[in-house]
Amino acid sequence: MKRTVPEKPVLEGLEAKWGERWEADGTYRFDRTKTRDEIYSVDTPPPTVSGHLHIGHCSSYTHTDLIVRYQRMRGREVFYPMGWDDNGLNIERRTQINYGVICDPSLPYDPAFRAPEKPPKDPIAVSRPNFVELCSQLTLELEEEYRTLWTALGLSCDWTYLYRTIAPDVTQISQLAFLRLVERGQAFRVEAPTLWDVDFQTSLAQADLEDREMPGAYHRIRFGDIEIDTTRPELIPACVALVAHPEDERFKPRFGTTVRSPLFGVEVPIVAHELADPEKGTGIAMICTFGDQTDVIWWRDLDLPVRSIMGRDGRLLPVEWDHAEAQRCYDELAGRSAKQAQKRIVELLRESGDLVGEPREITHAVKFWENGKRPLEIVTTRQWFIKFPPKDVLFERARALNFHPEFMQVRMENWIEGLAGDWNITRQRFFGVPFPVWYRMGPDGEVLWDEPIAAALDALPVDPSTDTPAGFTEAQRNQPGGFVGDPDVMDTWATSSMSPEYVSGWQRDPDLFERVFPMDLRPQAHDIIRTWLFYTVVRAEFEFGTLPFKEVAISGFVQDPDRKKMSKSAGNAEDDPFEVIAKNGADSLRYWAAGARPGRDLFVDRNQFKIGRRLAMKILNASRFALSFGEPDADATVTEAIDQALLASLRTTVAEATTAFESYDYSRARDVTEAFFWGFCDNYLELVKGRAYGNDAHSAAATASARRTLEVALSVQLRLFAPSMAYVTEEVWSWWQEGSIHRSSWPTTDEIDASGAGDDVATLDAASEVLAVVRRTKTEAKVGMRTPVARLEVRDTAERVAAIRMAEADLREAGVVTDLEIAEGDPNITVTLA
RNA sequence: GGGCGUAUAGCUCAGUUGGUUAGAGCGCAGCCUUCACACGGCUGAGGUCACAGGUUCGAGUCCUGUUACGCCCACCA
Repeated sequence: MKRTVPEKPVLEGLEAKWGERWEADGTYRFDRTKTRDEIYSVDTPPPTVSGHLHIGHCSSYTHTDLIVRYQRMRGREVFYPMGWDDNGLNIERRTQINYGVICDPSLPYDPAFRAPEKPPKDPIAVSRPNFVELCSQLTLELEEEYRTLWTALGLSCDWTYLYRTIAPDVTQISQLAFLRLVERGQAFRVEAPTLWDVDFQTSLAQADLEDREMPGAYHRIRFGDIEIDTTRPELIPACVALVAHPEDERFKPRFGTTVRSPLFGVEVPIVAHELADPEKGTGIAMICTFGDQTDVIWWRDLDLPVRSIMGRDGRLLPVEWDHAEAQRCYDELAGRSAKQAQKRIVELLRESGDLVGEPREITHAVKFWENGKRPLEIVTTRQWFIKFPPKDVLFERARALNFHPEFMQVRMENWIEGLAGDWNITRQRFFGVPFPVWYRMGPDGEVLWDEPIAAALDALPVDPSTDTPAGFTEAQRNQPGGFVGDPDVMDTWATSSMSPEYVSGWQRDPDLFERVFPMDLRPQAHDIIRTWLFYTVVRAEFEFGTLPFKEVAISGFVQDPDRKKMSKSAGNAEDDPFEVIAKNGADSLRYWAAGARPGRDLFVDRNQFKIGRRLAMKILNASRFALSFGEPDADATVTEAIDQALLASLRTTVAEATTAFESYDYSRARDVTEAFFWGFCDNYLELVKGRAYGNDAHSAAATASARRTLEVALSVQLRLFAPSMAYVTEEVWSWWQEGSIHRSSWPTTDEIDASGAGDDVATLDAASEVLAVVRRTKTEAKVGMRTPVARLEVRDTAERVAAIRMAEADLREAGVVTDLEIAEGDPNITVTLA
């Protein structure tokens, strides 16, 4: 191919130019005629569509793209779809604000409803289907921006496989998988103590929780002659027993007896359980229904009754007591929040003399929903649960996954160890995948929650709030003898845990499924090992008894330059990804991202953007230079020792970069490539430029050798850089090669051997060192590098002398040396300037 | 309470199974308008490898302990 090298290459505009070309040429289009062993499939994490993408997103998605581009060049046909995760609370919040609406599920669907231009002061109540429509509309707008950024960043996904978690086909798969679990008894609906957020009034799963250090206080309370410590005295009316360790001598005689609770006079048994810690508090604790998860365990194990006082809104429920004194006390608490009730009951206890001493302030960890404002409560509700496979099976699966980096695996094992109970997949929200289920209504209008009517599999997806179950008419909705729709939606993870099945075409495109599943790679961040990764493994176990993917590449977080954890919405305007790309080019952003070692956190570093930009410029200029000497003749071979040495060094670099990429260490691959490249520019190019020009001092064969070497070295280096510097390498490739560099083959050591590489690098190293001394002398003399050297004397060992002599002509020209003498002797270099 | 990770130059980090005098980039200082690149290039200064022991001919690297920071998990009365 004829070389067309621009006079003044620039970075500006490369993103637009190549973005369009790649899309038009289908460069990253998946070829689905390939078979499973030829394919590399990626279970891309669909970013949550909730606002703006910040530079942290760019980092982790670039990491995946680096691996993907390497695999593609290695000859694998890459299946790399992109998706948007639209489910969830974030988008509900934004919809409420953006359109000034609020969801009222009791309202009927209004097909004619349009959101007003400007959000009104008082939110308009709309039906769930209307609300979902608005959410969907908003996500479409946001997704446009997401796609624009991903394209500019140069993610090499195949956009024809784009999916949205709210779309009907994903909903269908989610509902189908759910009904299959129900059929096999792996999902079920049961009334049980459930983690509950009192502000959002939804139930939650264990994985949604986080600990927060909160101020609290120990209150010592008298139960007859026994004293207990509690941080939640307001739950005394919910107390059902006191518990101590079975071996605790202090309480052994009391097991089986009862005491009366203060204020309420309820007779509660004293029971034994090994979870009771003799070291904590007074050694004996009260069991309430329910104060925390330990209460649930005790209640279950010891078969205790329920005495429920906590309402779903976080306020104490009205309760009838069997005697007036208890009623009088409780009436002071009913209707109050937990916090207010605590304050009041402490006063009551003090008055009654049941409070021993004063409350002692402490700081302790309290369970919160990760998006919540108030501590969780545990209330008894009816929810859909998924039962987990046995832990030993889960451990086995976790250990069979290849984690990159490896140490992230223990996080999954830790999580499995700590699993308590089943997976609650029910959320009392609106924008999500509805349960494809209705319930019969009895003749008196009571809902028969234990008699679900499942949707027909071929009818999916369904929305039970608008669709009618088979055998009923819509007129029977909410009527005695009729039906009601399931009011809830699924946990967002219940849907996204089916991502490998969904993108692979499970139950939808058997041919595709055969080719890409189980998938090769799951890239994701470490914060969702306990959710997305874990749940995905669970779902594949249930459906197939296999892992959904082989490799898991964990990326770290991005933190602000001042080392604060980057918030989802914030971030300095200067670090806005669009700004960074506009200012420094997408390659500079990719370069920065490629510098993060797998699994480790990365800081936003504007300096790195500049360095990435400089590298991109250097690639343009050095390439232009290397291609400017003219093409080598067809029969030109690498004959000069220094050229052979360069290729020998390059061979090592190729081997290292390949090994690094094979173990998913894109940052090491980038580093060794970059290090080689700067040495190539600083030393090799300087040493051989005269010969490559074809100056008189050199033979035609020597010139041909240099030109051939430059061509080989450039081609190899561009391909090594291609995963990270996707745009600039493509630009240079187009000057002299056919097709996309991203569809070219990854360089191999065999390829370099075939081009005439030598066995050692001695000549290049020795010549570079001599040249460095010449430069230093000129610098110290404060003269330009073109200043001639009158005499250069090199004394070294026989071996080194031989090596340097091989590069004598190049050295003479690069150093502008008039008189060069190389001889054996004590190592020493003398430079005499003219 | 259990576990994982990190600690090397002012800053960000390399340092592969222990092997001469510890590396890079940024920043800093100085120099060079050099005919690929001033959106450059060259050169230089700069380190008690967190601390304390131990193994070894030899330790940034291996072992033990300590400290600090970050994170994960936990039944947190």
